[in-house]
Amino acid sequence: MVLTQRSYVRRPTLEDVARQSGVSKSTVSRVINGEARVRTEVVDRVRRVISELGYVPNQAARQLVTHRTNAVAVVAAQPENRLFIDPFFDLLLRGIRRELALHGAQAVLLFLEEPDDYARVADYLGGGHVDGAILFPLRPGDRLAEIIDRLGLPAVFGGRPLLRDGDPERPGQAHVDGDNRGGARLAVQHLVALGRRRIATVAGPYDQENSAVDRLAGYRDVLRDAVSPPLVERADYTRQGGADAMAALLDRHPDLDAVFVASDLMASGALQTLRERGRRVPEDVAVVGFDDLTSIAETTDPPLTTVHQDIEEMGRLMARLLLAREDAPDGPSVIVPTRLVRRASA
Amino acid sequence: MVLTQRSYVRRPTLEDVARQSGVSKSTVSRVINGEARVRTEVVDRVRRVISELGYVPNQAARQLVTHRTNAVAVVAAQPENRLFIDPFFDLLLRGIRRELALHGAQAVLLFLEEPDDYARVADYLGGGHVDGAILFPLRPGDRLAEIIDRLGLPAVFGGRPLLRDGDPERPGQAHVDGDNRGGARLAVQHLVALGRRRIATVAGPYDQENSAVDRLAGYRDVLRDAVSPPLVERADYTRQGGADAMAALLDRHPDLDAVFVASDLMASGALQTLRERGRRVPEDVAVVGFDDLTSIAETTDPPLTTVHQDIEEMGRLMARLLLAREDAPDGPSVIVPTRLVRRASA
DNA sequence: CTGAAAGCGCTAACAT
DNA sequence: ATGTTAGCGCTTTCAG
Repeated sequence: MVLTQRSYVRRPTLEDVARQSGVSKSTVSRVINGEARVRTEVVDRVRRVISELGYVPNQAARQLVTHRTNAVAVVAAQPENRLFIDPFFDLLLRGIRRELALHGAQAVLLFLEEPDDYARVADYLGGGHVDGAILFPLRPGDRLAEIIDRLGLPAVFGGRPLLRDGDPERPGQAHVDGDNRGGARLAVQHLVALGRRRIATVAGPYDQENSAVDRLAGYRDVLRDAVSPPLVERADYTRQGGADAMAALLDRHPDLDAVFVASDLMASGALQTLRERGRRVPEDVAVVGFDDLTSIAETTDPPLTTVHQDIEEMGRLMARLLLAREDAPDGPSVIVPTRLVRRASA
Repeated sequence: MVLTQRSYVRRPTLEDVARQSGVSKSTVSRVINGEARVRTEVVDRVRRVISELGYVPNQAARQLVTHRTNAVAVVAAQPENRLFIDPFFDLLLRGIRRELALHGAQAVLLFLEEPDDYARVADYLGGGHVDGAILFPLRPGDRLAEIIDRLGLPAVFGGRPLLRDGDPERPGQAHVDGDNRGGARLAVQHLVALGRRRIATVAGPYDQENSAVDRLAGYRDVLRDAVSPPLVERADYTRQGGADAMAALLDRHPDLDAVFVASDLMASGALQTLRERGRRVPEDVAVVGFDDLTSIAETTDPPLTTVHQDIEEMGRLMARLLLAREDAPDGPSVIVPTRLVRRASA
């Protein structure tokens, strides 16, 4: 027992309401569920009794028969607090919540932090507390994914998934992601359009993160039939990593005139390096970032031209996918488009 | 209906397990709930069948009879994303989750963002989905507080509550807060011990926030029987506010030799003003902050001496209070102690 | 348009 | 140590 027994107080039930209003339980049930075939007069009477008694339907009972809860779990694996620092998660969650709210569903957020949490969360999801789950960020192939499979719980995976060699493809499971590849293409095409000819990239950890792989691929897509051989330096999505990678690029290719940096955080580091090396931005080197984290992109010197993702829309989409309100274009996975936001750095 | 019907798949029930293992439902129930009086042999057999069938107990059914869910709601009113920017909430939530996990309870986080959310969250809480709720930050007197009262749902209020004139006192409801007054005393006593004689304070918005009231009271406590008349300037807990208030103080009291700033964020602004005015810290003016947000306090120049609150412990305490595992010293409310963290600014 | 009755899956006396 | 029996509070046929 978790909470002490004294915590339970008897609440009015459907039956109480029925007795008070002189109708049957069925009728009260109909009123509550807004069914048509009840006389207005009766509806009013029942409604009055409900509010007098302060009656609230017992969801457990309802759930037992309907198999529905009107609640959706959002499961967040939370490595090193990053979720709360990065506005990404905040925006995503907001989109999810708003879309679910539109459909009368309550989003409940669960955290996965320590190993023990897995079992408890699995029990929670398996226990029928929710109608479905949105998991973020979780690798397909995750232990929880198996559990969800076995339970037949509707689920959508989203965020920035990590994929490694040997991870099984699971085409059955819905998935939402930003258009990392297309966004990178936008960025590099912009640099090309600016007339830049020696376009380098500071890539993300493409041995670890899918998004980094895709952004690098987008860079290559554009340079393939173009102007400049690929000049790639890998970093780890941190500011310092971006600064170091920029230094390495300048050492190896002193003549570069543009750089696509695969995240705004890394780009802020890269800008610092460029400044230290006396390169003017954008005159000598044009810089484009990725993410459009305004807290970074608007405050760098110069402000950062970068690729924007509509993160809230991604959240909404995840919710809509789960609610099966939307037929995904091809299969259950959806890619959310990006757009370029021009500021001063390119 | 929120999720489409196809989402439901029949899962094995207690009865299925009982039939398969050739015992009664009661026995299976006993095995699941770890009761003693079952033969080891039978326990093993039942366990095997359970895992073969992939049986997971239906919580709704269980809940309907036990009136317990093993879940606790954490309700967060989220004005302007501040929850996700401020590490305060992150730490608090971590404490809550960990303590609940210790007792096998699952924390589920709900957000209160838009007016519509109230009704849905109230339904959720009233629907028996959870055994109790931790609400943060919420004024006693809040609409949701009433609902919780009426439902008899065990609840703990926490965080930095806002209290205004006319808000009812509600002694029945548990409450956790940091020791704002005691912490402020520590800060000012430290400045006194350093030999400072003209000690000013940049107070928080004490017309709006309880914490600001208490921190100012702590400052006055120490100066009452001491060295320096109170020199008070009010600001709004922002960085700019702190900078402006510091400027005002310097104008009015050019001879001040120390200042207690009621939040680290304001203190970072105050330090900037002092630098601009050519005052050395701590030689000319000693500065103490409040909160110990390390992302600020460790990176200011000089690093900030400040009052630390054990926020995770506050979270744990809120959970423990809810679980009634702890007898609160006096009444259901608890004040968590603070301590001074010395860095270079005082 | 309304009521009666069955049953969702589980636990908790009460027997045995 | 195990089985039997009632419900928990609700929705949902099925009658009327």
